[in-house]
Amino acid sequence: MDMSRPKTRIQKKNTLAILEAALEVFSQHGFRGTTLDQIAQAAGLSKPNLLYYFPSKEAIHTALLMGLMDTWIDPLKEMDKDGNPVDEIVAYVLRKLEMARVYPRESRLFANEIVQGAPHIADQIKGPLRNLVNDKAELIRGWAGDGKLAEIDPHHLIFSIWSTTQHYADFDVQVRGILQPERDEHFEAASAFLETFYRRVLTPK
Amino acid sequence: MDMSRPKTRIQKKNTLAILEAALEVFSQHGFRGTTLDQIAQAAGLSKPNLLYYFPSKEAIHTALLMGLMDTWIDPLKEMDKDGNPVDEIVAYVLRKLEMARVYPRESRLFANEIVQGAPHIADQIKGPLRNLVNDKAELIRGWAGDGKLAEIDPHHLIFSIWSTTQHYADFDVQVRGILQPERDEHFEAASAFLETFYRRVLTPK
DNA sequence: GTCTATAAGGTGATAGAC
DNA sequence: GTCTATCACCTTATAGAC
Repeated sequence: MDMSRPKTRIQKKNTLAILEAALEVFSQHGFRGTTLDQIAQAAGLSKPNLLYYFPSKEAIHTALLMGLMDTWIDPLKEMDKDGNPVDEIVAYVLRKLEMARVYPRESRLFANEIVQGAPHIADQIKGPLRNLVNDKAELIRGWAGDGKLAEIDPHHLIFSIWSTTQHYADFDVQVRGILQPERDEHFEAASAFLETFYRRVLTPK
Repeated sequence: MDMSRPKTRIQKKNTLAILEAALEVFSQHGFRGTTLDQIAQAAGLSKPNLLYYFPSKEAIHTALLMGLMDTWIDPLKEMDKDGNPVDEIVAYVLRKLEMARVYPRESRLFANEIVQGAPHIADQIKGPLRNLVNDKAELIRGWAGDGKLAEIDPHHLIFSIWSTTQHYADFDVQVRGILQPERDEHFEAASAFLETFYRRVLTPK
């Protein structure tokens, strides 16, 4: 029988606790700024025990990034070629903003990684992500060609959607420092803003 | 005579070399990911010599951030109330994109700082930056009220400009990983894209 | 002003008892 | 599976010669 992944209940529970704790700490302090002590404490385990479940600090970090990668790009996959073009893209914008609201730690984890040169996920970017974006870009180009969408560069449109939505998670302190009111009010206002914004840009004349 | 800031020629030269080296390293690896050895080597000095000019690693980092803060928000200051509203804002977008192209290290330095909670510049954000943004938001609100600009939330408009332009510096590896061609071609394409994009959003019906 | 040497403390990872 | 103890290394910062 395969002993390489025994996975008792307690192992599953601890593995999940470690990943949850690591997400919390890595997303706040980056890879180098995070210590195993911090993760261990947040997970309620001792440091050696942590390293019983993962062979190294880097292994925890990589497991996190890889495990979240799919979740992170799922909203783009859902863009439907059979839907109304403007509505499909606006819905994507709102899904992405919702991700930033509900999963700000995940957003910051990726932000930290990419700002510092994406050392661990360069292959994912140049492979699967690139292919997905190219597919959707082709779809958008087709919509624009059919006159169902304003003429627009699809790749840079997607970049603009990523940046405007993730901004509310990644630069949260700055947004709050300037706007002052409570957190979720920003997201309500951002939601209304971005919907109007993209509808105006995308609706053909 | 004041000995607190002697500033011989050699001191000025070395201080500048340190700040230049620190910008290079901090912007790539973040505060905790950077070592004094790396900065010293990049600056062509020994590590103790580094600490002869600055009392600590943190002092170098803070000096960098503070020294660049003004440069970083200057483009917004130049937005002119007497100009044509749409042109003024589009010109601001292009100035900001140009900053990202020419000063990507500065952009990433601030990105690292803010993603991790802006521990060193929270006061600058809540003070001078907030005031400047509020002033310009008032200006934009006035333009929209006069019908010279489409109705739009000024604060979120400014956030969208920051995020879409800085994206090309901060997430450069991702942009390049997806688009492939050479660096400056991205900026040319981004420039054309963002100009059309914002003109479409801002022009009143 | 600049260097070598080193102190002082933190950090990732391992050993080995239980 | 989990713990205590500890190693080996790295990193910031200082001491003191030149």
